[in-house]
Amino acid sequence: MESENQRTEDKIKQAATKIFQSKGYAATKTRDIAEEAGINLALVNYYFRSKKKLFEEVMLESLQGLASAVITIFKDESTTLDKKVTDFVHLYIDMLSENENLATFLLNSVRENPEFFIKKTHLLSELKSSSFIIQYQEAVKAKEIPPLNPTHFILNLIGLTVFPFISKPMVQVTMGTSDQAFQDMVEERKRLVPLWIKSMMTVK
Amino acid sequence: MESENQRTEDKIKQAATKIFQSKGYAATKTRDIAEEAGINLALVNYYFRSKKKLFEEVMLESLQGLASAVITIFKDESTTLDKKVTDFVHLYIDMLSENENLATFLLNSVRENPEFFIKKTHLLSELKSSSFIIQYQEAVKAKEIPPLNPTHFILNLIGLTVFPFISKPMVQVTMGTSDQAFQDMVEERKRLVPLWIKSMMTVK
DNA sequence: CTAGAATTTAAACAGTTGTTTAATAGGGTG
DNA sequence: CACCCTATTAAACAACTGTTTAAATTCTAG
Repeated sequence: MESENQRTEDKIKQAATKIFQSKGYAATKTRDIAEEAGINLALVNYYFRSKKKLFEEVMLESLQGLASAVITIFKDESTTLDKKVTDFVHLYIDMLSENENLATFLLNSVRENPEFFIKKTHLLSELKSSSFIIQYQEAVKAKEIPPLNPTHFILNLIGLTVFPFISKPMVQVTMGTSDQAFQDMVEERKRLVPLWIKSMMTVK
Repeated sequence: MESENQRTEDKIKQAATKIFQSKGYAATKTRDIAEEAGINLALVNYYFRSKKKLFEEVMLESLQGLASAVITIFKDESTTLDKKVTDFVHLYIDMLSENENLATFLLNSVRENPEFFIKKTHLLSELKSSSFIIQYQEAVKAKEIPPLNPTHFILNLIGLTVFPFISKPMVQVTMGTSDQAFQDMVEERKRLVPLWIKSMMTVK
């Protein structure tokens, strides 16, 4: 039976995604996944062979979601560098607001399995030849922005956008910020981060 | 026996710190700690009662190291706001360069045990009354900087400083950066982050 | 309708893990 | 030396965990 089959497999992957993202690989038990999915324990191995393979599928799909979005934006040859920055900030803040553990999950997953990601992702080559990098290099050449290592620029853009989500628990513990106040704050950053990035580009 | 006793207890805590910081709580086995410390497995429970209690001690000491440093800098009434920013950036880049898992470990620990940190730390009250916050508020009042939620300012300062370390594995996977190139890059940020922060303060 | 394949289930298995136990060794004190 | 308290050890324990098995159920095709 096709759709029932797919339904079970999907239920498992959905449950696994939720639990892996919130607790990480080691703290997640196959029995937790089975219970969350509402299926028999053995079906996890029936459909995905092992906990590790299931985790790798979840990792890759989670990365795909964020990476394909950024690649689309960065490759677009019809937009300016400024527009790409604004698009990136808006998209990432929206995506991370809907799934607050996603950034932390991916950073931890890469840290724990760097070799796996090196094999499975071609982000490097995708980005190096992207319109984004070319426009950045041209702006440097035209002396519109200082000749810094572009890694700084990318780290600043991603860091200013993503770091609030990674540090949300720390912010809430140390500053007593409510969920609503946090969300208001990151929404405000949709406007601010592009302005900040622009003003930072005057520094050499 | 005093010093031998202390030596064993310290060996365990050192080993536990190393392993907890690199692999996290769930992935760390008490047997790993015992082996790394070169002591009998039972001594872990003899000195620290449980894996969880040992972890909590390691967490608190790790946090203490970073937090006490920042509190000292932020409370200093003899320094300007600019100087506090520079001091913070230099100190954190130095500390995180020496222990690259520290930031990730603490952020994950707080995420997994927010209640524990709420009970155990008084960072909030320490910071709210600090010279740092007062100087920031006075600069806002004097219209030297725009009247933004100070959380933005703190997130930007910490984010620009700490995010490279959190994302180091991701950077190395996607951009193929070597350890040396990474270290050169963060060293360069000691100079750049304070400049960037200053230029961002002109944005309203 | 029925045989065969796919799916689901309860149970078991083997290895791991945190913790405890009971015995032993060691070292300072009276 | 004899005593006692502390430290250390090997072994065991019970619970947990990922995975497999074999039987039962459900579905599909002929």
